[in-house]
Amino acid sequence: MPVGTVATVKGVPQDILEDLGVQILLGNTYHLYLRPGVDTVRKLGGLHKFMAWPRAILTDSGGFQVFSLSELRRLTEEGVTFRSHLDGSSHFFSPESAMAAQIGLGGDIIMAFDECTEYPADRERTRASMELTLRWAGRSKKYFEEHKSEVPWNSVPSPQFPVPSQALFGIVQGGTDQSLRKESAERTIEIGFPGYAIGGLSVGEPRHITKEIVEATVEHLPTDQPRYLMGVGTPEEIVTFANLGVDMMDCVLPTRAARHGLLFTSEGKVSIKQARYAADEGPLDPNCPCRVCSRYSRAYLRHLYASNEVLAQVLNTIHNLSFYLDTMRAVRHSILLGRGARFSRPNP
RNA sequence: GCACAGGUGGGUGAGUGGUUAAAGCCGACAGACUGUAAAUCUGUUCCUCCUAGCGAGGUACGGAGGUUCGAAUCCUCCCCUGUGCA
Repeated sequence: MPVGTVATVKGVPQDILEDLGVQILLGNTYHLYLRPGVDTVRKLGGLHKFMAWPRAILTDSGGFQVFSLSELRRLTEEGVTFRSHLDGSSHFFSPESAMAAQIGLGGDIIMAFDECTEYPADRERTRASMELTLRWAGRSKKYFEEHKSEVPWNSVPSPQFPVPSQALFGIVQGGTDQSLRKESAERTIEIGFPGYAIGGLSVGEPRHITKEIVEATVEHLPTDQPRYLMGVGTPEEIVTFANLGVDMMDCVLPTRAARHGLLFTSEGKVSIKQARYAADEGPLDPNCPCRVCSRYSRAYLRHLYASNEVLAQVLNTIHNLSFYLDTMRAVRHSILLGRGARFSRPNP
């Protein structure tokens, strides 16, 4: 799932995202609440219509901002007070208000309001954070069940989601403690959601721990419901996690890295800003069928980057997303063939 | 020809007697980026040597000389650039 925090996947128009085969996008409640505002989006017919995106949307609850904006927030049992990173103004988020905002935005999948536990955190702190997330999960579900019919849905239904089909996913926390992960998973399942996310990872922990915790968490989640690993990963990692049983992932890495000149290819990472590509006539990735690789040279992409041209960001992002989406298509194909998740891709 | 202003490292531009191999910015080079406060951030950027260090030596602020314990900074002459006046 490409990340489109403020109702845009930075640098790439929606029609191209459709061409790339993107099925679902992420949006962020916190950012859209601040600007343009939930009411504005609601009045304009919801997020799908507002951003002209007919396919699925998942909105994150703002739970990650509890972590990433830690210097700008104050946390209590009731909720979190943020100081806006835009203008410093103060805003209160609770499970209830985060649900109200997400229902107002009108995404297809919305997320429970959680506390993304920081790394490192000791067991006591991790448990307290997990318990808070569990209480907030209960409150999120309660509010959602009572108010989901208020969805102001008048946007274009998608083939995958033909009717207003908002689903609230729970989020498992528990830091890097396997027993807490197990407990968090079981108690989140007890509350009951149509899908479950693994949160609190990719927050600075060593990557082998990420994998261990995913492994230790996934096994406690229902196999007949979506399992969503939040915030990962590299192309290699998403294959690994798919193999562990993860169904959905999102990550800013392909888009952010692209804007910073780091491109993922079948031959590994390419830092297109490097001088070695200045006269390189070849395609970025000779095995990639995307519109960037089939049209432009490495030398041109490097030139665009060095010249600080916006087209560099656009093309780089298109390629990285294309590479990620191809990777996941290959994984799905491989799974359908009964071979498990594989990184190998069909010949172009 | 005269009068002002000025010549600093790849560029621009601070610095006007001593922690100055010389700020900052740009450029160049390298690295980071994982539920987006990110078109961002970090490091390196005269040469040589080593025990690789807030190490040793060398060279450097248009040129040549001078003053001084010490000069990019002060003095003399010369060269060059810009502006104005002839």
